[in-house]
Amino acid sequence: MEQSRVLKSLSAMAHDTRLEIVRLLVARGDDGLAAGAISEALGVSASGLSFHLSQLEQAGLLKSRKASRHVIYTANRAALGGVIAYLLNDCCARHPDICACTDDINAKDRAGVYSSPGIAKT
Amino acid sequence: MEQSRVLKSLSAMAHDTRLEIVRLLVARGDDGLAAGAISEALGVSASGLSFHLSQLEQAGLLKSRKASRHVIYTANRAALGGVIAYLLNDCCARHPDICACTDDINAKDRAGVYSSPGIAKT
DNA sequence: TCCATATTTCAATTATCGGTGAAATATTGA
DNA sequence: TCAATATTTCACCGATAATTGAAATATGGA
Repeated sequence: MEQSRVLKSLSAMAHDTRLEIVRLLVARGDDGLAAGAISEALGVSASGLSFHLSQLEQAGLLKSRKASRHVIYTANRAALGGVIAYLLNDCCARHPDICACTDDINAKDRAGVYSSPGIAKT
Repeated sequence: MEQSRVLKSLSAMAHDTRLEIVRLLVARGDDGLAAGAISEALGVSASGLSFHLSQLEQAGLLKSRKASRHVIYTANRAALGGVIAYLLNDCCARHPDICACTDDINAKDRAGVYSSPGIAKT
């Protein structure tokens, strides 16, 4: 992934509401969630949410599809993985002390806010 | 790592010059680099660089130490690793298709701009 | 001490971002 | 078609971020 795209993705994720959107949609898997449901889940106005969704979609982190009168958003996991891989490989020069990726070193901080229906939890 | 700190870090990294600073300093390892040398390497003004360095330092991504009349900046690899771990574990809910961390999947895109004196390349 | 070097701070300007509410654009069902 | 629902677009405004150049601070060497 080229740096300009990584920068767009980092800018998109560097916002409270938008990072929550990503968290929520990753948890939902390919089922995704309609804009209205996201709006309700996160307590943000429809127009405000639309702005943030478009930022994330323009960065390539989300995909959307229409289903009847709803617009279903899903996380683009490949893009998210690309950003993380960039940070690990390109930015961090593969320093082993940075790459703590297989160990769940943040488990103690995690609250587990979102449920993940249809997605197996290890 | 708590989300507010992750957000600060993402904001700090979501800028062309600042991401370059991080890349450069990670490559330099614990030797780090003086502000003037960074300024010259990246072609940014001293005052502009100072602004960006302070953003990164406030986010916890850099450390600095004084050495004679120089100020040496180094990357805080633990903080960087914390951000990556957050994205992998908390944000991405450990979806295995996101976690491509051990494979160097971006190798083909990487230019290898910076040298890493004193740091073994695997 | 005096000067050159290294870095930061400050003030001013411009650009971009984020929030709000009204209006516009679909889409469905009665 | 009409009304209700779902979402986006738009214009506006205030807040924050980035850039620039000048001035201030600190350090080391002649």
